[in-house]
Amino acid sequence: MKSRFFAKNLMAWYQKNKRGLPWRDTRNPYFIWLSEIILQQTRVQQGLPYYLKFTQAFPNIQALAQASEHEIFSLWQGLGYYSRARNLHHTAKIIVQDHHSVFPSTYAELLQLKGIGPYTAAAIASFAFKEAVPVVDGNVYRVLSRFYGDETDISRPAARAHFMRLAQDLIPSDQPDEFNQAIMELGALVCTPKQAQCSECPLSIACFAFKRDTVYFYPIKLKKTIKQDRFFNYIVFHTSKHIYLTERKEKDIWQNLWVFPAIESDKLLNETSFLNKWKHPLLTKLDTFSTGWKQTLSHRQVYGQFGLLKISEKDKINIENAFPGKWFPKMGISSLPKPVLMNRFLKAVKF
DNA sequence: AAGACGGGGAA
DNA sequence: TTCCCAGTCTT
Repeated sequence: MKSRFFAKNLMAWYQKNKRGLPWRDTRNPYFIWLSEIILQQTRVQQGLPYYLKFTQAFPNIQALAQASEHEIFSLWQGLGYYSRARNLHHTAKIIVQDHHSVFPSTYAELLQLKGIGPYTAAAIASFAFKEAVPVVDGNVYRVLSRFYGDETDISRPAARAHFMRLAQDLIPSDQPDEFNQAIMELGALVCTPKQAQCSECPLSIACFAFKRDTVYFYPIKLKKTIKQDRFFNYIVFHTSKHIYLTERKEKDIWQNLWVFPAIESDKLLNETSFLNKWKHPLLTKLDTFSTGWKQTLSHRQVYGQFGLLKISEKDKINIENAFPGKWFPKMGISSLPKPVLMNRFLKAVKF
């Protein structure tokens, strides 16, 4: 039977080739949850240091629930998808308050929690509680679409349910945790997006795509996301000791992160049009106009331009009255959660 | 069903 | 450059 071959060969390969990762040494649902949230749309190598920081700072769910939002965002700084940090905190508090600090233990219950979708619910349910529910992530799309020659378009939301059914037929009920770990590990190490290592693959002799030499063709993904440009015109007010930052509150990119006061424009501006755009009596000239800062995101091309202006101590109050924000000691802003674009600029600029 | 949401590594 | 990563939420 095909499912027997698949699970048997896959798991034997996994036992020999798995990486040693800290969240695999535990069945504590809190640690597993933490790792899964951190690893959403994030490579293991990038997420690992964050996992270590978080488990050290918050060794249990009570500690995480009691932490301040600011504390959590500071540690999350640089990882991206910041709503994950917000949901993490929210869900920690829910579990402590409404579930007596006991982690929900079934797929269905886990799915109710903020920040836990079908993938993460399946991961926690299987890894921590051995529930036989398959994980479906980018790795699983790849492995199964190649193995079966399945041309389902993975850019469609319905694809997830389809691959979940396929995996449900393969997952052994006695070792769902090992199976789920193994299929993702195979996707990460062997059945990779490009240049798959089919010679190392324990499934290749039965793999539809391998046998036809069409591995490159899978998975099918039709929708292409177009990148839109965004132009941020930042004004950097600073004194000898302080710098002026504001928190982004709007429901948009970088929510709850700290930035310089900004005006957005629909195109790149030169210094004159920059000042014109701001059109503010306190802004008639700049000390420096710093251009050419660019950050590429999956769905956005972000351009940053920075106008620097030194302010005297007595004028600080005027800035506070005219622009939303707060003064911070220049030395004290490293722990403040900021977009990577800000941090790169701050690292390079000489005040 | 489609779009929004970050940042980094690999090719 | 482009692709995509242990995806989820909102509209």
